[in-house]
Amino acid sequence: MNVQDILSAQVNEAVKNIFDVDLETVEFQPTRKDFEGDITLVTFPMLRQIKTSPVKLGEAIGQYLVENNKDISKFNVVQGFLNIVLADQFYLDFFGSMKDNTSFGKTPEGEQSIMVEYSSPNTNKPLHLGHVRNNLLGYSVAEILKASGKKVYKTQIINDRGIHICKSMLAWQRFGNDETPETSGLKGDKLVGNYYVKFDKAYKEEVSYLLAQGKTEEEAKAEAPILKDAQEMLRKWEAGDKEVVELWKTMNQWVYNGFEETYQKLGVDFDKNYYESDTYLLGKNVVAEGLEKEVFYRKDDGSVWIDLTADGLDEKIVLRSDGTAVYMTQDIGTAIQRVKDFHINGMVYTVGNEQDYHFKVLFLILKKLGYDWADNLYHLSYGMVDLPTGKMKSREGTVVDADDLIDEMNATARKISEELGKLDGYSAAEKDELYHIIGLGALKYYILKVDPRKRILFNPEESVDFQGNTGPFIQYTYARIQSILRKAEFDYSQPILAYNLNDKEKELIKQLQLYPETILLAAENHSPALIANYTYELVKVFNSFYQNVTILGTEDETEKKFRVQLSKAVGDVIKSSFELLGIQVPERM
RNA sequence: GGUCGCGUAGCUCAGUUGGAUAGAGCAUCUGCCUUCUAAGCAGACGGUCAGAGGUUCGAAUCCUCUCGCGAUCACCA
Repeated sequence: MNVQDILSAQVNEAVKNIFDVDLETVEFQPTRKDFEGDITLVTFPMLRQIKTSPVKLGEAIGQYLVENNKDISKFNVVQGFLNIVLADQFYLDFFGSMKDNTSFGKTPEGEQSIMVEYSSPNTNKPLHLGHVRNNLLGYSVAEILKASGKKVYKTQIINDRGIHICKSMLAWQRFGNDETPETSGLKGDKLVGNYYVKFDKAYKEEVSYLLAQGKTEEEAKAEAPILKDAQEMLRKWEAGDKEVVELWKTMNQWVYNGFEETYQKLGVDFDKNYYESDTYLLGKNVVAEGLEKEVFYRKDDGSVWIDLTADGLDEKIVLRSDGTAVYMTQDIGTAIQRVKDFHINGMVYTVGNEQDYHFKVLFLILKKLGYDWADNLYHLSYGMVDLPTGKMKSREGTVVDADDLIDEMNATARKISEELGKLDGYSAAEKDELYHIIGLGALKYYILKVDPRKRILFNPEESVDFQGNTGPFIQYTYARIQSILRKAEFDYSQPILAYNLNDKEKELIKQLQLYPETILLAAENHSPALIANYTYELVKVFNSFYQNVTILGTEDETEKKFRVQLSKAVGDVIKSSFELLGIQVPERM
């Protein structure tokens, strides 16, 4: 039971005793900085039930609380706000209970299990900044859900089939001269991506040739021979043509190797990969079931639809007239398959907001089909990452490549670190590792601190900041704390039972208290941004403490021990919260 | 056109049960390295919370309308 619940009960009691009224609501909020107090009772809403002035009511309740609760040392009333001051002992007790708790803030794993899907790339081109946002969000939300007591499985569905990969394959056959990642020294995904661009170039040339021949644009685009060949290749693939399937396997493997390298650099991972080549036929039997249950209906041409106009949506196709599956069919089938595979009660889909409509429809269909877990599906919908020049487009080469971006961040971290020159005694390898931690920390924090729903405008010219509300700022604070702990060569483990807290210390403990509820809130909202902002607040308060209060230099032994303990606890929470964001923290920087 | 999302300081963003004088960082300007790491601290400057109505003791927050930006409404995925 937290303070608020206890106080709430006591306020009810007070009002019952003094005014003989049963309160409907008791509202608290943190006390504003300009007033003395820790927690504030808002008395306005009570005035509906109690006919008196807000000030008199506040005074009466305050008086009662001070007399009946040992944790409350004093109070003051400003207008309708009863500011309550909690005793130092209350904070010391809390601090004593959390300081050595290595899983402070986290909820033990319970019954609920959930699958988080993220990344889900196509295999015809390398990962770019948009995927980076997706990966960071998905990974972090998975970690946050774990910390809130869920069993979590991370997955990606790899879009390994379709016309797009055939385009790369065809271009490689035509123009590749048997180039491989080994012979070219190129990362596999980059190599395959190059051929996707080459296909597009050749295709455009053919289209303009056909246009010059007098074809309409529509005709030219549909009739370009190279496109026809790619479509033919897809047909062969679907028919299981040996040669095509071999090439497909080879080139996809190059891409997977390349992706794996990028994932490793990014520090994300998956418990299970689903491949579209395995799942694209799933869902057709569900369509048959849905037809029986009359959730779906068949049109004259044989195509199958669902009518969602009563739900404010449109009619949506779930099976083509030729009996083949569409995107929706596949997603229905895959969802059901995953529940079978992992016995999960819910799923989170990390997919851009351009697919809001698709997921709204998908979830609704699954609900109409009668799956009880359909209520626990969540589309983690995030805004696009745009460049100052507009949208990123792979085919036009206006993308920020994930690998390049990571390298640039590392280089910036290196440059700043070298200028500051604080790393005496570190080997070259240790330094490189540190630059990666800092560079990636800057990038991850930059992306995760903003509300997922918002679009991000990324300007490659202006590099990501390393000062202020940034990853490195928080990492730096962590490193400072570790430096103090290294220097504190005495036993500071004994709990401090009595101590007079100063303002900075008290503020720090208050901020530590917020960590558990912040995790729960972040999990509920699927928002790493809440964790990022919480950590930033904590770090700001600590830096103010650090700069204004002597820690190791103080004479008083109790004071010294307490301050070291407090610093350590803050460091532990920084590390813990940054783990939820997938960001590492350095011992020095 | 229908639907969904967004609009807060010059820029990037917080502001989640409606609460007190709307907060940070960057940028600009002042101070602070002889004491635990200055990627820091202390401070100044900066606001029509897109606009207009409404609900309420009280609205950046809830409702309605308007404007702006984006997405989406494919037998593509």
